[in-house]
Amino acid sequence: MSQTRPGKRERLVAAAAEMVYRQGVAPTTLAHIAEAADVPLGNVYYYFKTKEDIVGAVVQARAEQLEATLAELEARHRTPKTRLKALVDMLADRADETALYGCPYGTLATELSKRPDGTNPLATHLMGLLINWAERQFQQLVRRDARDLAIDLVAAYEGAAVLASTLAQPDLMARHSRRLRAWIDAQPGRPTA
Amino acid sequence: MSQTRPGKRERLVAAAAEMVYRQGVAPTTLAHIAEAADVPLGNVYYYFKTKEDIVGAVVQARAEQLEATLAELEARHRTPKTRLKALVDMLADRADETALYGCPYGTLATELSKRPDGTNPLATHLMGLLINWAERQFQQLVRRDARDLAIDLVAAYEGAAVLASTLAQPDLMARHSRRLRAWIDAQPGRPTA
DNA sequence: GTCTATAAAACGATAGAC
DNA sequence: GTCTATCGTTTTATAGAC
Repeated sequence: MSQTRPGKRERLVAAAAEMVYRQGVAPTTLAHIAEAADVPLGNVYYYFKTKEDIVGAVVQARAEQLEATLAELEARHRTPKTRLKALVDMLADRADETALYGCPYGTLATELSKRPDGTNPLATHLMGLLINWAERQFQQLVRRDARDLAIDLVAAYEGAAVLASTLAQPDLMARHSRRLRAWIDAQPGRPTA
Repeated sequence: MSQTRPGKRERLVAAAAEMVYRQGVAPTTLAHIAEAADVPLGNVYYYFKTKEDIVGAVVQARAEQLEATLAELEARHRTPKTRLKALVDMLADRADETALYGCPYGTLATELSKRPDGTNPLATHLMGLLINWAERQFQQLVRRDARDLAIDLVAAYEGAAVLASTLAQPDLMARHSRRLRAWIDAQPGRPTA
């Protein structure tokens, strides 16, 4: 049996996700996706009825990837603060890519929320994953304003990503991650773990 | 003489700017722009050679509008802190639109910086206007880290705008603007004015 | 399930009359 | 300067052979 590489559907979604991240939804054509995934153009329609279906699959893939990442952070670190700092570190590790294409979730969600159709729930869901996870961490610090703190944290990261990509300055992410780490450390509240 | 409404070029740029803000660059077609500006499609090419030229004009228009706004803020308020707070208030006043379409500068700059061509300088210029203006205000507070403070301020706003539009929550802007006002007030440094 | 060929539509851009 | 008609391309999507 030959080396089994990922199925075509998976290859298509992976290629689409990467291209959507780098150039945005609209400029990404089915032909380019098919070529990058090494799948004939006509065959794409066996797996996805329309382009919008592919975009939906891309969003879902990003969401699942984010969920998996957050779950792993939660398993690997035992206190809310170390988890939150690990998240910040992880995002800062992608500084170079972020300076080129922005936050993979933020830029996608921003584009989705500009759509006329009701694709917006997808955007809300995507950012909700990140915010809700952070909120749970702050709740474990017994903070009553956990939701607001979570939103502050995610907003700070998204803002840094916007500026890093707009100004093409990767180091901006490093400076902001230090700031966020210090902010997390300075948070009052006793861990319940 | 009949009521003179704005020239066709101005109408085209204004219509393009609005549509680009609401749906993004790529999905905005020349036909839609022409229709919204009440100009026949073929006539568009008398004023702009290519679609990219229109996008360039849109960015320039946004930049000029922002420069005018900042200049007015500077004229109307006499201390750096009141100017910065007036900026924050101004941005917060657009909360409803921001929750629908994001920051007019941030979303445009984000889209531009994803382009393959070197359209990126336009994005840098646009965000640079805001950052440089804020930096000058912090410099007047005799802060040596004026640049970093300016970036922090703008990043906080952009992050809030991303979340407000993604989650479709206008009130998120109000909360963040209060936070930013308090942060500005708490800044040390004596005004030189 | 797979792939080629092609239809159908949308879009950027131009020609040329007025 | 203005506008209609239309070209040429790109892109989404389908038909139909294998």
